Amino acid sequence: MSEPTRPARRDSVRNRERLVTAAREVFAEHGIGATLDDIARQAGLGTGTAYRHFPNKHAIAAEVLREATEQIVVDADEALAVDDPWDGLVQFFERTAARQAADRGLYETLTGQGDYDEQARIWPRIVASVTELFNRAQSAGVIREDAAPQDVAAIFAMLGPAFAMSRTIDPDLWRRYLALMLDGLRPADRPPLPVGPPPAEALDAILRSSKG
Amino acid sequence: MSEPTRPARRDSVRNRERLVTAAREVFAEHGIGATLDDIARQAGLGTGTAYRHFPNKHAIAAEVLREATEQIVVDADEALAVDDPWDGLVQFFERTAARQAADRGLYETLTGQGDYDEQARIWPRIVASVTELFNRAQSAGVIREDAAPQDVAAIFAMLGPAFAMSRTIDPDLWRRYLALMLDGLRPADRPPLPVGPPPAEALDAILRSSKG
DNA sequence: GGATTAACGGAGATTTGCTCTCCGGTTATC
DNA sequence: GATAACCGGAGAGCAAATCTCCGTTAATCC
Repeated sequence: MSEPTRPARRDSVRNRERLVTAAREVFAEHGIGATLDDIARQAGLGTGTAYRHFPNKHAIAAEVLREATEQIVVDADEALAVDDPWDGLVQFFERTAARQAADRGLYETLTGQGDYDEQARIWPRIVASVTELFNRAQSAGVIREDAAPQDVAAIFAMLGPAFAMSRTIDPDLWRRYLALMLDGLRPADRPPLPVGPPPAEALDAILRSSKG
Repeated sequence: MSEPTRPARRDSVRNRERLVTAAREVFAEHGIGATLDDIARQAGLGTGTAYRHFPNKHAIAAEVLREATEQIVVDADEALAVDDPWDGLVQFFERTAARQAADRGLYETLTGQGDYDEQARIWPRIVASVTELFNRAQSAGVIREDAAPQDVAAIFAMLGPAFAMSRTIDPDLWRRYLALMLDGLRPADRPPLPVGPPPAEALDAILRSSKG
């Protein structure tokens, strides 16, 4: 186990890095449906090389997506550090949405398409922070009474089509529809929402179901 | 061409009807990705039979989806017949959304997944009616000034994930999120939306892009 | 009720697209 | 310059869907 192993060749190390970089780009642009061959081509390498560095597509995807998912936790905690409850919530929505708009693979992972359960490990932390962020805003009276933390997940799921539109029409278009939904989330003199929120236990189902 | 052709056999006629019925059910439940084999099985018939009645999957899908799409035109015109501009718009949203919540194939078709251009023929009529419906409401001051008719299409696209959630959690859940977005559409003392609407010519792109 | 003929059923040929392997050729390292 | 690790990419192996073929079944007509 502790054999005096010769250091990796320099081209090997360099190629591994190229592959990870290429994977980031390819998953961001084409989603997790992208092929390892696509990644190899983007990296300027052969498929064989890709498979020597990673046992399969899942492995490289997991590596890239873990990085991206962990950023969401950071976003949530930074949002909690903002004093104004509304501003904090909005900041979380905008940063996290911006990441997903720029990274199709991240959206697909967060909405449970492709079973990369790196995300399952991180999930509870995101849920905890977002719930706190939401409850703080609702207690402060800047969110309508009949909204629930689960609605945050639903809003992200619904932003998916907006991200897709943004890709083909205007990179910032999703901001328009996020703003629209946030306006709907604020208190107003309107009838209550016609259906109760999904049960909190259904959080996973909320996201996972959005694939179809 | 005008040969005295013998009338079709009764089982043949009956089977064709069974296939169309089965196709409606299967596309509604599984979307347009469903297989002709799936449809044949649902109809209790063999694949060969399905392919004798329809040259390919596209043909039977087109027939079923045309019916469903034409209903949207009816919805729009009925909504225009409602006196109150806001109520009319809401009625259109609710009826059309209800159809899509119950029919996954219809949502996919309207959002331009799968190239069933039966819909392309009907499209202009839907656009014309919905634009009128929208403008009427906006002129009446019941919709915020900075909204645009194109936003209707975007809202329908964004309901897609809500329909998916409804399928697995609560069949009426989409009504909650439609209500949320409609509340966001009403006039309120809020900053204007941060990004302009997509150009009217991009209407197709708005919907078609939502597939990914 | 038997002959005729169209329709049925479903196994499987074909196509398509992705995953992953194999091995001759190349190159970093010593 | 020798050696061992690495590279490239053709193609083998799968999986899933589309569509065909033809032996079997049954509706229709007399």
